[in-house]
Amino acid sequence: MTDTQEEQAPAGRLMRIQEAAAEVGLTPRSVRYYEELGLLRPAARSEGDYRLYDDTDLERLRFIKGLRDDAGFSLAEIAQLMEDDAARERGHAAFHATTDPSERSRILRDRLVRYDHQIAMLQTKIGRLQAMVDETEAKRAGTAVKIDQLASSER
Amino acid sequence: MTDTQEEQAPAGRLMRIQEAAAEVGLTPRSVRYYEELGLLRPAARSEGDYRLYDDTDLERLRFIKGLRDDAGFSLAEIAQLMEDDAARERGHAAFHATTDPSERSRILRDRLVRYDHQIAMLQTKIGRLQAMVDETEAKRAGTAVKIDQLASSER
DNA sequence: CCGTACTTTCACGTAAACGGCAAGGTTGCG
DNA sequence: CGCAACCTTGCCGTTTACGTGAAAGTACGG
Repeated sequence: MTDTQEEQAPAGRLMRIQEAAAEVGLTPRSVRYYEELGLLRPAARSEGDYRLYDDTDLERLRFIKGLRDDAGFSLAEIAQLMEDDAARERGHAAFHATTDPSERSRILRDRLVRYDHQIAMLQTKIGRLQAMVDETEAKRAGTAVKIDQLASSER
Repeated sequence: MTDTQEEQAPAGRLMRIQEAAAEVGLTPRSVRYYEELGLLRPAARSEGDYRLYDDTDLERLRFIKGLRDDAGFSLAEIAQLMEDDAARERGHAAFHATTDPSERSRILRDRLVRYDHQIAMLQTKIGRLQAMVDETEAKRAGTAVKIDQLASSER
């Protein structure tokens, strides 16, 4: 074990926008739009200026799509969560730029904080949804009681 | 106990659109728009055709707002969930229109099914969010491990 | 090296979800 | 009954999140 193995996914292979978009269930247009909003930057550009995406880009796109579709966050809100993550990218480079352990430690701890922040936002959302479920279950229970009352008055 | 007490909230008092909207944290414009989309119909209209809302309308508006803000459903999706609920309104009238217990029972059972449907949709959403939390926690854990590795190589 | 498929940027178009204004009617306190 | 405050129905404007070309460049199998 010579390295703490940052970069365990060494980019894999690079793909162009259509393939990348299809892979995560988006359109090329959306992917470009997300880039325009600063949600992600493709890993590289080809000689002829084609956008090239790697595995971590796909992961990121999937996460964005999840936040949009599942969590219902606006792209602006996602940008907030990702601004954090953009710092992570810079942190990634910074991690390799230094060999100072205390510096590396600081970078990793920052990353932890950002993950915690994302988790907290998601759980807040889950909490509100759970409250709605509880509320609906309460109404359901009320209706169930009425059915019972009806059944017993029936008898 | 002479009645199974449907209508435990006997409309309370009626309010006009501004008060009603403010009560649930919406604008009058939004409330009218929701009506236009068929999400709700005010309990009554005044002599001069003013919209008048009662307590159940407020409850409904709050639920709609929750689905929109918390769950992130589109108004079209909410309309789907509420089409169910529109039938509930009709069922409410039908409940009072009949005294046939089997008929009343059927109406109440339908209502139960609709609540179950709403609960299921919310829980599906919760499940997806939880998956994202799990995923993020996994990444968090990976970072935590790196921090430990760094700390031990430090020593 | 040629054609076809993919890509680039730029720009205009669109559906959803309202905001805001106009022109006129309604409420209700004084 | 007078008038300020609220309401009504249009109707056009705006933001978000893309769709849809247009014009031009790039990639690459035959």
